[in-house]
Amino acid sequence: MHDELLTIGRFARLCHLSVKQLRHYDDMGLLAPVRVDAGSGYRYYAPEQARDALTIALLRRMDLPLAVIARALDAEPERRAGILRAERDRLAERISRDQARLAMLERLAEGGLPGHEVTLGREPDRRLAVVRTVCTPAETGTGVGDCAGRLLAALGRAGIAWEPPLWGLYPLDLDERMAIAVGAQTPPGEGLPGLEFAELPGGPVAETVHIGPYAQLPLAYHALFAAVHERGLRPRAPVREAYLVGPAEAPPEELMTRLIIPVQESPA
Amino acid sequence: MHDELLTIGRFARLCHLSVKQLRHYDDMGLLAPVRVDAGSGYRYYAPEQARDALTIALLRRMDLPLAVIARALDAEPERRAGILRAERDRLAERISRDQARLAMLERLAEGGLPGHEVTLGREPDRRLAVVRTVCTPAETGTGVGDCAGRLLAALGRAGIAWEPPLWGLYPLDLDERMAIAVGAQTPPGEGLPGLEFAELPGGPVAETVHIGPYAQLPLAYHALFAAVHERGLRPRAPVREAYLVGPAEAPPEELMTRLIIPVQESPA
DNA sequence: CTGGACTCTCCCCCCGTGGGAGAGTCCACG
DNA sequence: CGTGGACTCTCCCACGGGGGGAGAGTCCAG
Repeated sequence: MHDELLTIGRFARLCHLSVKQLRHYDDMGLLAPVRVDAGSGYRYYAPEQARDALTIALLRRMDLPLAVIARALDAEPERRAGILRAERDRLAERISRDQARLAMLERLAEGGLPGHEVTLGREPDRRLAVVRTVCTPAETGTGVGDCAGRLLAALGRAGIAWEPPLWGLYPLDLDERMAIAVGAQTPPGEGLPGLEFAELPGGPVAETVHIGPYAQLPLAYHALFAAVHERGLRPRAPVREAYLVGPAEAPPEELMTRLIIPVQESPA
Repeated sequence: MHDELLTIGRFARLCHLSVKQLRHYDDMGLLAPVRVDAGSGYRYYAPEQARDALTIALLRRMDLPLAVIARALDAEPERRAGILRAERDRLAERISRDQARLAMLERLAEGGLPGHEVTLGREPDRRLAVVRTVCTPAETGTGVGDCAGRLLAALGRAGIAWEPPLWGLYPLDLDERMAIAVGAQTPPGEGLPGLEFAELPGGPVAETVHIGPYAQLPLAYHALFAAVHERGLRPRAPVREAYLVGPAEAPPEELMTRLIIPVQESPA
């Protein structure tokens, strides 16, 4: 073999890693030097270790966590490919999240929040046929789509006409287990099998209209909640969304959504 | 005014922040409660503070650092837009970096490293007309393009023909200040004004061919360096790249680059 | 043998947040 | 007027993936 061992500094330059990194990888058991001098504690690496070190450097440059790299190095080639695929998916998801953030930031940077004029008004009592589910904030998109599908299917089966728009009902607090609902107003007096009904009491509300993709709803809610709190009003659940122009009718940029927050009766 | 103050828990639910976060923002001076009870230390927030808290929550959700959020909250609206634009650019850059990583990870996950077969051989002596620069690893792309432009312009001015391919010369260690060079082989005996020459001594080399975008060169280098170290060879600077099919001739997916690492004379 | 380059361990720092311990406070209900 | 439970306080530790530096020890070439 090629027995000449390398000091940590030489090995670090060879593998494009820092001395600190190599020591860290040793401490955590990811890449131990072949020999550690008992007296001085000096670490000595073998040239054959360069392959692993280079692999670590490569995967770190792709931002894989060290724990994942450790698993990938130990695993058989097939399992390794699976691990890499999982990481790829994780990265792809992060990119799409970042792209949504970028779009919001773009909108914020250019001209603030145009169109988010908040108005105070009154809503009438409403009675909606609803379908409910529980989901996390991240799953809201699919959760609502799912509910809407089930609602329309149930209404269709029953042969009942409904009045647009579709409504969404949301809690005030975005917990991990959010109870949400999608509903539609139906002609009065109808009893529908297998459908719940929700009574929405009328009263004073604050509202605004959001135009754009649903991923940018937080911008509109920000303006809405800020206005509510500035007027000393207290929001009350459930928050209501009316899907004036929905995903079936227009591209994401042209979606139109009315956001309504019921507030406490005027505090005199 | 609306004088009723809110405890930290209530305020946290209102603004979609955690109690821990609010305490942290207080400690760091980002958002201090309007009143802190001298005896109990209880924090009390005014409803008017909800706007700032909501803004913080919104910007945090876009991953802005708290320090940046603090500057944005204090700044005038015009400066605020500037800050947001800067963050937008930062995020956009991160996305493009992540996309490059994703492409590499994709290639790694699917079938490992096809085509990176490393061969050992010998290179002849070469004499190149070169243009040099110093750049960071991240700027390599523009640095090389810049050098190539200046090189071709100088050769064109002098009316000298050159033999494809173009060459790139790189140090072994990727420091922050990397001295790189781009060169071309010219007919022998030519003296060119304003151009440096580099003598590339021949000898044993390890080489491979990379097909694909330059962003994925690290994959090929990984295979190359791993093979070199596994054979107990020592790489020597400068590393050479021959741009067989360059960006002017083909789309990124079809770029073809020969990577050559000179190694020490056979270790017996 | 000496000086300079290298290496060792150990500790603190970054960022933003979560978790938990142990103690104190507030408020609504009985 | 208690009391229990929900709330809050401060303080410390943890994460990940290192960087920076102090102070001491080691290696090797001249």
